[in-house]
Amino acid sequence: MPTDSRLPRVLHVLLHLDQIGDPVTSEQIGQMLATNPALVRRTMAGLREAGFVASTKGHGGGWQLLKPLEEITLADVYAALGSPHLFAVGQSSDNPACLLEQAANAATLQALEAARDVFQSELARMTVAELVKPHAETIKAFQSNRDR
Amino acid sequence: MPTDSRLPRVLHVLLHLDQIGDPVTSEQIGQMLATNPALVRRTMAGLREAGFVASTKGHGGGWQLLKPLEEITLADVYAALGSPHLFAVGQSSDNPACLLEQAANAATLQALEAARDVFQSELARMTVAELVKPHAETIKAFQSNRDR
DNA sequence: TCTTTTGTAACTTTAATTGTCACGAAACTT
DNA sequence: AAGTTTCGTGACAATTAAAGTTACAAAAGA
Repeated sequence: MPTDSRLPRVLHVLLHLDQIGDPVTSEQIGQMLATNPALVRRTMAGLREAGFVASTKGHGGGWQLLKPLEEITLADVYAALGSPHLFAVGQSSDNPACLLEQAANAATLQALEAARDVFQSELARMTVAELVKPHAETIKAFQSNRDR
Repeated sequence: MPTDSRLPRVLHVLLHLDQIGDPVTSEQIGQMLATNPALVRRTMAGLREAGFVASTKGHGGGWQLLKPLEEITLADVYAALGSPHLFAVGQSSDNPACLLEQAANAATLQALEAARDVFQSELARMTVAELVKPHAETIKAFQSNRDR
């Protein structure tokens, strides 16, 4: 299956929405993400349900930020996407009869759960607003260059 | 794609090989894993290259442990499988031009790398021999029941 | 020589996301 | 009121890597 790229994609979109302010159409977002409007709507639906963005129809409509990026953690975004399945690796089978297989599964699961916990807590440590901080200088340089 | 279950599967097999001692054919292992011999051979190939097991052809042949399970960590097994791709989640695209997309990708990657590091270190903390310890009583009870 | 067993190549199946198309519904414009 | 824009959603094909399957050559024991 194609790799699930919804998390970085919607983060990217949220940053643009914040920068633009005005409503942005799914068509425009589709160009940012190099994909088509229908996929954008599907992917953004969770963010709307979570109350992070609003979508309006008709002329001048599109997607808009409802909540400041300072108040949204990456974990919130991941949850809004429905907490997509994180791992390509999993157990051999559920409820195996063989005790040795149970032990092998349990050990695998333990490592996966530890990894998932760290993934989630890493996401929780950062708001979407903070996301650009490590890149702030590069972005500022680019913008002053552009505005010149 | 079907979930990658090679790690728990080969752990399961190593435990059986240790318990049995004699060579076990791919056919027999296939029955343990509810799959077919060709897949067993493909999956076990990495363990052979790593020197953990040996495979012998002809009558009485099959797969045998070469190294004590006390000397093989789960991380060693994972590496012997070729360190399969761990995540179903990934970045939006490699080398995006957009700086905001770069920032979104970097934040995602940071969380994924932290998770991968924990996964690997969890695997490194345990040998295959230790794997059964949490289940030792259940297994002992089953065996004495069986031998009675 | 015959049988067992591995090694490997080639191909199909599987699963979940991405990508695409279509069309109804809502909201703005004139 | 009519027309245009835009979202919402359903349906289906494309993608990708592992699992599953088949076939056969090669090695080794009987």
